[in-house]
Amino acid sequence: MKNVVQSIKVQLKEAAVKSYGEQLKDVEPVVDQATNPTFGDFQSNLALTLSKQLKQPPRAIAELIVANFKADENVTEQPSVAGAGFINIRLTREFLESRLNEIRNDERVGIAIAAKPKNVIVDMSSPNIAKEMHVGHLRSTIIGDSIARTYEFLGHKVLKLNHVGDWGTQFGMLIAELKEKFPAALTQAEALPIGDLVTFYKQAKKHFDEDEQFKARAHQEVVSLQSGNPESVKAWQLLCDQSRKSFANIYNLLDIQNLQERGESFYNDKLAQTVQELEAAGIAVADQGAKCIFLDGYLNEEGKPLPLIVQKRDGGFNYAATDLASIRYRVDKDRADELIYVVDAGQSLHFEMMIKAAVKAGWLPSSVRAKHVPFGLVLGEDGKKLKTRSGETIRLSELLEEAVQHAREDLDGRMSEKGRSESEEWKDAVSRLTGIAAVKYADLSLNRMTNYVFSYKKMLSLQGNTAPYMMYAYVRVKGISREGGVDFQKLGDSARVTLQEKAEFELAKQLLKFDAALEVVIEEFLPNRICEYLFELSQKFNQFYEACPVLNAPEPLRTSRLILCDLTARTIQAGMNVLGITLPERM
RNA sequence: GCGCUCGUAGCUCAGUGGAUAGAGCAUCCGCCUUCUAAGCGGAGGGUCGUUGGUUCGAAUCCAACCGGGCGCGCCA
Repeated sequence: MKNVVQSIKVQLKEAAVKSYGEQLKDVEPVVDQATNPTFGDFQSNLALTLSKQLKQPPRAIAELIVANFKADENVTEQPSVAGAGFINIRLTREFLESRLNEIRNDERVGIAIAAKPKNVIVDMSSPNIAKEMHVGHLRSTIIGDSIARTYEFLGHKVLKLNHVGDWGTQFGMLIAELKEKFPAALTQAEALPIGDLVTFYKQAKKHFDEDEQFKARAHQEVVSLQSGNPESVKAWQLLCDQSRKSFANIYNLLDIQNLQERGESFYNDKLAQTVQELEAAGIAVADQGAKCIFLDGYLNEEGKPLPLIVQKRDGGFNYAATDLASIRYRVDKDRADELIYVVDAGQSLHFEMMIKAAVKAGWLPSSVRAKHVPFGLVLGEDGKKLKTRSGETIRLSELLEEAVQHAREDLDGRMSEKGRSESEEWKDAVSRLTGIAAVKYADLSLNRMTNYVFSYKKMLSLQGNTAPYMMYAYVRVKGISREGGVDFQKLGDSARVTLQEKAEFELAKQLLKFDAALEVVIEEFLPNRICEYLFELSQKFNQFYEACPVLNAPEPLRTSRLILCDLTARTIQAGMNVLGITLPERM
């Protein structure tokens, strides 16, 4: 429908110029979805915006523009003027029908592939080695994956990077603890006898906080690791491998594919040079022993300039250095056109400064779009932030299992209610899909900026605007094809959509709005707009389903409705796929 | 103190310059001999935090204030 809006804009502009001459040759008419379907399909406020400039009442302007509007009669009807001077435009039935007939055999349900594919990097998930992944990582993973999938669907080339916390001072502590408690692991390799890395982390931390000698050994280990001592490196690798296994388990459950690990350690050998160059260019300066970048307008609590520290007083590099090195690498080596960081909103200031610093250093050309995509906090039922270290962390694997369990109970309940019976295998598969989908959808359907109140009850609810609602609309279509023995791919070349009932028109129009919903995701990074779109589509389908019998309809209406069903199912599938959600054929 | 962010129906939230502010949940009423009722139809429910300003027009933009959250030099 993007093209339609575009051509209406052009037509409006031509009509405006014809009405008022060359003074309007630069107007950019705004055309929006009609706010109320009774007005039509699109509306323009062009006349209202021109009122001042032309010194005429908006209604008069609107009427003249409409009189000079040359409608493409295959697409829109002649516009009308309403209210204060709105120009209302209605699509013709012929257009809707022909557009649907055009896309009905299109695997991409009418969504064009980007003319100029971009290299897009999505920085997402980023858990820390030896720590439990928490709900914040879940958000980053789900939102990042959805953004990545949307870009991919639109034909862009996406590199999903997992910037895992696999480097830094905490490793000294961990390695020292490992050497002390499990020295055998260093020589015999293979299995590391720590089942639970998180408990191990806590022990090490406790040891570190309470034992001064241990603390000293831990610091020694950091130096040793960073200088490449083989034994320390080996210990580090053991820890990382152990962690990767638990991450992989989560990613597997969540169906996260092609997430490439490129952790902080990857940039280790690039940090010194990065800082040197910043210093040489006069961008980083020494301050209180540390090397800092000062940017205009950033002040600390005392009102003094706030630095972005790239090298600590003790000579160690911190994450600003790593992030700057990573920008360079992504721009120069990966040839990225877009850098997207899906990281919680608490780091907004860091990303703001970091991106500005990169621009200042000339490492981020204006042709590259670098965006922090922040999201709100995950709160407990008490409304307070769920923290990683203090208090009990909710294990993601348990969370996901619980979601699946809940979906299973719901399914069993419906089975016995309806007297249905299905194999264990089938019930397992469906409840797994449903449970995971419910968790993902609960997260994606919210505007990412709002704080997320973590609640099993809400997250796992299968009522309302949830993944199962979309699944249900989808399986209803599949049910029709099963029941009627219909193969949607074999409806024949002469099969045509013809629209009659109101519900059919509503559904048809909604089907054609998919492109606009996808567009928002890559412009504003708001996957919830896809959810909103899919929810409306499913609602309109359910209304159609109630109002319009399909299998018992006379031909050619039957075939026409079958096409609408098929297009709906495939659009829901494409949309859910972009959200990272897989659909069952029956439920 | 400064910065960012949020404040919309009982609850959870959409909506960021347009016409009468929308969903879901919850509450109440109706619809299964017809393609899966995880559905559909209907009802009630709002000073869009407050006050000013800009505009033909503001939930939306600006300012001030109130309230919640987060961040603000050597963790990441």
